[in-house]
Amino acid sequence: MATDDGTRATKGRAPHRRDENARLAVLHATDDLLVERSFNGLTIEGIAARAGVAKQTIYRWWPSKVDILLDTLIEDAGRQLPVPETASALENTRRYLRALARFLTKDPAGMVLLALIGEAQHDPAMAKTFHERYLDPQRQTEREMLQRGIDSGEFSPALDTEAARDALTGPIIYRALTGAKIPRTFIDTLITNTLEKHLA
Amino acid sequence: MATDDGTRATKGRAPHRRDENARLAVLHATDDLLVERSFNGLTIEGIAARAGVAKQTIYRWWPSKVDILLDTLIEDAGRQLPVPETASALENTRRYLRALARFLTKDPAGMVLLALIGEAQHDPAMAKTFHERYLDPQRQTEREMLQRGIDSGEFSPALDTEAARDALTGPIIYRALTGAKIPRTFIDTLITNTLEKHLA
Amino acid sequence: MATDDGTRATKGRAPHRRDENARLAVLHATDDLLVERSFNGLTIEGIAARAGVAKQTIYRWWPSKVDILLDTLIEDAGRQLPVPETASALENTRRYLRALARFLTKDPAGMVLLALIGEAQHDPAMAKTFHERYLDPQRQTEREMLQRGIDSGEFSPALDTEAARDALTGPIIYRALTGAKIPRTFIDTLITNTLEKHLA
Amino acid sequence: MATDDGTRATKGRAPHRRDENARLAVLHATDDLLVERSFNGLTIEGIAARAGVAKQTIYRWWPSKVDILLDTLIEDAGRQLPVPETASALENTRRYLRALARFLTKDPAGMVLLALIGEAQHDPAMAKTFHERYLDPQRQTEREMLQRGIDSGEFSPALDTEAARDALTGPIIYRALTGAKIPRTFIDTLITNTLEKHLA
DNA sequence: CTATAATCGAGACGGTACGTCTCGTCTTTAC
DNA sequence: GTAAAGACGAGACGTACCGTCTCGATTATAG
Repeated sequence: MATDDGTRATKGRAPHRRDENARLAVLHATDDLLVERSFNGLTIEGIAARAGVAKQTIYRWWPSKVDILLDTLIEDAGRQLPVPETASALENTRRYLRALARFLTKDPAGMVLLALIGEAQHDPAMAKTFHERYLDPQRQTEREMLQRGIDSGEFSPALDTEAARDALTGPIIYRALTGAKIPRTFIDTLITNTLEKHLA
Repeated sequence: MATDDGTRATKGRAPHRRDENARLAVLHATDDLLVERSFNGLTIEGIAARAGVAKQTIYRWWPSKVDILLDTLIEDAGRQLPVPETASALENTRRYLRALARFLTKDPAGMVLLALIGEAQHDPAMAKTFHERYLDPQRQTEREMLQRGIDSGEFSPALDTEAARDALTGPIIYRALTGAKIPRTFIDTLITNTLEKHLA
Repeated sequence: MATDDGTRATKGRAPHRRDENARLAVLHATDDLLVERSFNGLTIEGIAARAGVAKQTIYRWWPSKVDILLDTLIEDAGRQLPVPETASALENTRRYLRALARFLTKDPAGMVLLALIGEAQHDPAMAKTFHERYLDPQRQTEREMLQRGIDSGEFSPALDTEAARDALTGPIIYRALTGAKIPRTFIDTLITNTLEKHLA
Repeated sequence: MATDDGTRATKGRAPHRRDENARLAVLHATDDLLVERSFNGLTIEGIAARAGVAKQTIYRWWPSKVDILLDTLIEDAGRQLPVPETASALENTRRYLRALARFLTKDPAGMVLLALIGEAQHDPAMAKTFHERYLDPQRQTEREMLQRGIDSGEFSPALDTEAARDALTGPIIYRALTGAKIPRTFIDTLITNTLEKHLA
């Protein structure tokens, strides 16, 4: 509300260019339909109808339905999945993994992430975009989270952050992909096994 | 019961004569096309054309392309991914995880598994079948591998086989899903971290 | 009745070759289905199912569904549509045309004839067979009916039997084809207009 | 109303823009293919391919191939088969019947009419549409042609126009349906027999 | 009194066309 | 120059029948 964030929020009516209302209607319709009908039931025509928007308006701004989902994911993940920086590295990691588990199993945006991981298996070109726009930056963020622990002396420099990141997030994401529960103790055990020997 | 030769099945009365050549042609064509064109480029019409088979012949025996892939996966995974039983439980596990990594990154059938995990994110009904026909039995097999270590006294009874299985396979599968390398040291570290404290 | 007509009539049980029960079951099933579902709804598979007969058994004896219909038509038309020979040529003609109108509008076999006339418009090869096996002999029979009137002196030798035949049967068949009623007076007027000036 | 240029149609409000080129391409392709391959060899896929049009474009505007043929028939019959009004009623009738015979035996659109009469025998629902859209109006037009002769005093009021129409057109159409020749003398005889006694 | 040969029910098979769905492009009209 | 509307070419979907082809099993004659 306060300082008007870049896009200008179309107060009253759009000035002349891209219709912000249409953009939001598309993103919300996509989210809703993904939850209701799953990825395979999600079609551009369905999104257009639900959003009350012409198909061409979607194609003007997004190359495919995957790109719409990527946009919602990046917006939502940035908001729902920040890396905590307030406590110790160990505790930050624990909090982050718990948030990740919650995000994947409870948040509709988590379903978007799972769907995109799925689609990456089906389309190599899409996989490339997905890596560039989401997976690689996300991985980098997570490695930095661990790296900060090394830098502060909390973790041993011998810790392989790349390997540790996958040892920690891999089981959580795999459980989400297979619809399995992810209890706190499961996360705690992962952290203990992966990080305890590197604690100073 | 007694002399039961190879084919079995047709005891007493012919099950009305499915063409084994057609069945194999479809499975092989599907495998080939998945590698060549990816899951999204895989069509029933394409499979039929490549296999030299009528579309209806496919629909007669498989409800969808996913079911064809499941059949090839189950056949190939059974062959390529046996649980070793010759060495210690620890060593068997190591060998199994290495075979899994190789299967996922090198074997065409590993690509089938990744594609099916992907599709399970897009279609809940398919996910159910996939769990029943592949994931659940596979998970059970893997848990039994660890359980035999407990039974023989090699692992502590405190080992949670369900959690350990996911801590071991989760990172490997996640790396395969994201196209990352899976070096031996990565696997060895997983095993060490997950199992060492439960070694007798 | 008397001297056993060639086929031998399968008393008790077929002697060795063609199964007369199957033949009749096919003919009856075809007739029934034509009435129930119309020509376009008539399929070899449907006939086989209704007759309780294998598809191959039909193909063994008839090249197509049209040939089955031709068989039933020839059998039924011969029975239902004899040329009367008992009265004067004029009266015989009147009776024949009335029987023709009744056959076409009331008898299921009349529907077979209309269907075959229809199919002849759709398939030139079929039209040829149809002419050879039904239309030409039938036309010949009808011309002979008129010719007998000339021979006996009842009609003038100037009567063009070919043209008269079509002037008489054409309107009746056309009305049947268009589902129109064919009252007696319509037939009587046709006869009067076509034949009266050639009456001796 | 005033300056109305060639295309007209879109007055006031666009009827939402059907592609006239596509429409004509379909009608012509259908005509051509009917002549080349007969009704049974005519397929929607074949028409689409020949017309260079997507199958869906055909289905958007026509429910079936029969409806395409009806459209071509109505357009062509209106053009090729006008009721002459310049001479006496008797002469107009003669000219009309000659044009009808020529239309049925020489004009490709005549083949369309024969095919549709044929198809009406195979499909009751189609027969209904065919009557409503072509046969009934056509019959009405032909009766009016005769009625004008009565009105002008050329024909006796006792003339049954319905019966006379069928007595005249029935034999011509029947001959066309059976592939027979239709010489002028045949038509002249029909006219003489049917109408002479009603001439004033 | 076998065997041989043809028929029969059953139904899988390679095909073709069906009518539907959704894609991504395009064109028109209105604001 | 963006937007709603929607026709268009393209092509895969899953279904219905086509006509051909085994596969046992049945059964009357011919050896």
